[in-house]
Amino acid sequence: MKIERQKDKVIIYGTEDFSLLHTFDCGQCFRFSEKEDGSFSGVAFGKYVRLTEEDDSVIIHMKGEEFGEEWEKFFDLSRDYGEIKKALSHDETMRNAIEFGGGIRILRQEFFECLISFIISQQNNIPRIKKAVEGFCRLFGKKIEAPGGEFYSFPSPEDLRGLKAEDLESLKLGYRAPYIAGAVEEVLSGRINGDELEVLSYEEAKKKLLSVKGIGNKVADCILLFSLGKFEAFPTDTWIKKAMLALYGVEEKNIPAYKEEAFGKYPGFAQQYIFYYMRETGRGK
DNA sequence: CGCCAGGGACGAA
DNA sequence: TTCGTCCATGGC
Repeated sequence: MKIERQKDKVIIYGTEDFSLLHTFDCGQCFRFSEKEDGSFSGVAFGKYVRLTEEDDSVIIHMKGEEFGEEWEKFFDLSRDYGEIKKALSHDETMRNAIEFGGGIRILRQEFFECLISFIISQQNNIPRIKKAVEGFCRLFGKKIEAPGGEFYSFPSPEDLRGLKAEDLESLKLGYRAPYIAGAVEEVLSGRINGDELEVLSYEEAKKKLLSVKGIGNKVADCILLFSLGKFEAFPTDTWIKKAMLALYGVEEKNIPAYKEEAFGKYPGFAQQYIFYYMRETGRGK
């Protein structure tokens, strides 16, 4: 995978393991979406970005000099997904899922955004989650200059200092509102810190996340997988529960043992392939 | 009306 | 530890 930084764009060549649709549509992030012309756009690191695809390349429309390390990490560009897919392709179901969504890359998202977004995600559906996250940014984030539409940054913890559940009323978050207010406080106090969690083991980091009210097993795994690079995580939501039963005959209580045995070092990647395959094709519903 | 959505807190057994 | 029950909101 070769990265070419030009003045006004960055070209990534050799993208047989990178599809914008798969990556942005697989439910891991909520702030990027497809436009009518087939391009994708969204916000990360406080910056608006638009992306397009050509035959064997992805084009990121930003100044080459601005495409720093955080963006390379964001798209996980240094990882060999071909190797991961090969290692996982030992059963028919996984081969089908990879055939379907093999362009997924697990985005390394900003910790705080991921934390808040996945608290919002609980017992909710993806279109509504996206709407709520957008509304949250519109309320508390900073406006970003961007062609064709209004975009807002995801607010920083400091932007939210003193936030109360009542301040979120217009977002209709229901019982999640106090969880969010509490989580913001935990981050501001320093008790929950992404940099610190990142260097802990999966188990230790998860334990810490579970101590936050409003973060349970599933949300913790999403944060661990999508922002902390803990690929042992296998977020188990209602879709995955259904899929594991229908496709593998594995019951919920046996999923933790099974994911290790079947998916080895790559449970998180396997989970994304299965989740996307299940949601988009309805296989085994 | 009931059921579901990328669930979790809480109390009871 | 595991198991009900309740929790807001909106789409279908």
